[in-house]
Amino acid sequence: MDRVPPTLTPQLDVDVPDEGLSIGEAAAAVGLSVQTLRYYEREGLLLDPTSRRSNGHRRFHRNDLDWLAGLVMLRETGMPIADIRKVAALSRTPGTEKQRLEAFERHREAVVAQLKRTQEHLAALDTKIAAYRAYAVSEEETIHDQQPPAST
Amino acid sequence: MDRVPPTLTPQLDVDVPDEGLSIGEAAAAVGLSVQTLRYYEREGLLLDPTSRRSNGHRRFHRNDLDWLAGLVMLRETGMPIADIRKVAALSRTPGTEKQRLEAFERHREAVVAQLKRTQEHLAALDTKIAAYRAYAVSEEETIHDQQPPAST
DNA sequence: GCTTGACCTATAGCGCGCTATAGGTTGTCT
DNA sequence: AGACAACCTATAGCGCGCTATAGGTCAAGC
Repeated sequence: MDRVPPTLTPQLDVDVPDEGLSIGEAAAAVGLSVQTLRYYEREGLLLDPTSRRSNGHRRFHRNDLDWLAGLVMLRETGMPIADIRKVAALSRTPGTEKQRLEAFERHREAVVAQLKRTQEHLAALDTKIAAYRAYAVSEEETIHDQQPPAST
Repeated sequence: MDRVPPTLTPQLDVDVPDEGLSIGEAAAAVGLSVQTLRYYEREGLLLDPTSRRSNGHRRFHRNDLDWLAGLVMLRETGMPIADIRKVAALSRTPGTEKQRLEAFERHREAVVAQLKRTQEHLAALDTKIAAYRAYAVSEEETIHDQQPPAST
């Protein structure tokens, strides 16, 4: 009844004032450390050189934050820095939309495979846990007619 | 109709002859390199010292393979070597079943959280892909009434 | 006026998980 | 007999992704 329509882009609900966020605020918003954020910039993972205030301090605006959220998504799904650098380079170059799409599609396949693998592993883990729980119960009841689970 | 009942323990369908497998065969069976397998042994991740033939070559038996499968599962779901070492130590010590169970349960929670995070990331990735696809279509039709997706 | 804290650059260091190399033995095949 | 492949030990090295350190600027608050 009070279902909310699926959000279509935000993926980051932090409001960014017009003057932008400091690096500390931006880092906190996307879940990175300040040094990692600077490191990412040095590595060429940001879309364009971060804008600066007169004192040289970085300012992160809405679009920076959106890009960062995507960057974090790619990293946390296992895309290496080097690959993200390529994606960033493409994203700076007009007319490369198709290549970007292909890069994302390839990565998607990797993520799906990884998900599947992890789900299988989770099932195996659950089996193991179930065996130990069964043993724990038999112990409690001092039944002792059960061997401890095979240590596998 | 020809559904197979869910397998309850195997997780590794390779038949192990009585005389066991060589390290090369064992590594192939669980998807590790020979050196990684030796490395794991050195790091104390194996249940007990691998048995040897008269010539000093390692032999891996069924129970070794089962343990290895579990080890690979733990590694691939992100458990650090150091933690696996602790689990191995517990598994060598009788009466530690409860602690093992707790370790597995804790790890399970981590895996579930990780799965959830990855699924959210996948959704974000799909949104991005959808945007690029929509753009690709509009391009094809030479409609050109659409901006390329925001590079986020 | 002085301290504090957040920012800045540049560069060095590190933890993790392998991976590679050197040097050797053993067993099998031609 | 010689070559090869697979194994062995011991140890060094490396790629990745940060993380820490040194030394400095600047603005705000006491």
